[in-house]
Amino acid sequence: MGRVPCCDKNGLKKGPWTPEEDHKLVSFIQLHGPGNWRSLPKNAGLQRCGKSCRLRWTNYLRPDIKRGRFSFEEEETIIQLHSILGNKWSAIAARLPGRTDNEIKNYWNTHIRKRLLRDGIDPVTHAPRLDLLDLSSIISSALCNPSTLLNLSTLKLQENQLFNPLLQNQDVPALLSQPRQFHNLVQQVPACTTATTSTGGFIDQTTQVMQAKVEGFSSNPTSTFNCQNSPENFVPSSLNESLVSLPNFYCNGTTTDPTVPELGEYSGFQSANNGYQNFSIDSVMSTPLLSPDPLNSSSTYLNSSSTEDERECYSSLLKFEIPESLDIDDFL
DNA sequence: AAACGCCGCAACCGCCGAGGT
DNA sequence: AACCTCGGCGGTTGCGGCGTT
Repeated sequence: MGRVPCCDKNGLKKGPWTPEEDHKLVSFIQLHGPGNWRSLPKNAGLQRCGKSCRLRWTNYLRPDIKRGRFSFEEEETIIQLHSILGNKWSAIAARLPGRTDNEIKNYWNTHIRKRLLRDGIDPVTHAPRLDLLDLSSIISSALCNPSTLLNLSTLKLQENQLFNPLLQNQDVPALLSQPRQFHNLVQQVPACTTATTSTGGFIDQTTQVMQAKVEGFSSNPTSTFNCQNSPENFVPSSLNESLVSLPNFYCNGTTTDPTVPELGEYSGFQSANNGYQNFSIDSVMSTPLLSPDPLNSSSTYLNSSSTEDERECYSSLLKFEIPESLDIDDFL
């Protein structure tokens, strides 16, 4: 037996609330308190469904709602909490007195998300967007040139070497307890760029691309790859299939804020001893054309100041390991 | 001044899970 | 176990305001 709808749609009003309706709802709740939303509209003389009444009350009429623009501190808090909680708007709202989950969600989607994208930060992972790490082109290049496949297989990523020493010395929960510091840290992350690759062969391309990424990572305390040596951790069964998308900034299992739930509650967190977060390749693959900063759309990845030694060093840092059992057809 | 498009926000929809009966 | 209510979520829509042409 199917579930009955929350209300009878027939004859019930929809759309914007009138002041009279608001008054009826507020008056009724002031007298009887909220609750039993199903019967409330009938008892209050409203031609609305209970769900609509509940939303109107919780999102607009509740007396403790703070209206108006979000302050800079509130915005920082939202970003910080979102990096911990993900899209758990109600949990975020619970830590922002006077703000509702719907309001925060709208504000996130219309302001913060755009701002983060503009700053070159993936609003899902809170990591710098690695738009330029065009893995699909790298892989397809390798597939078109089987002689390079062997070279690709020798590439490995040693994630902890990519870490900015800044973060290695950071107590992340302590960092998060200082929103401004956290924010400044995030702001240090350079925007990702688009690039053209040279025609000098796959390894040269890869080296350049990877080098640019390393340059980005070198100042990036927030993320790195987690390409561990198993196909399920790195190689998707389909290029369009996302890996685990981790929305969070850090991976420690606890925070200094007792109001913040244990991070282990959220599946996206890594264990504390990893000291790094997973990186969503999906976020990279899905936003290749959204590089927000035209200033960074330089035609090359190569840093003019980098030396051959540095390039060699970077190449050795970036190692992908593709298991022998990998079926190339999976990529096709 | 009118038309148009974009943007922000309130509100809705469909679904799900928790908890109570 | 089945059903029901409620609250929460992500995604989406509709509309008013505003800027541009």
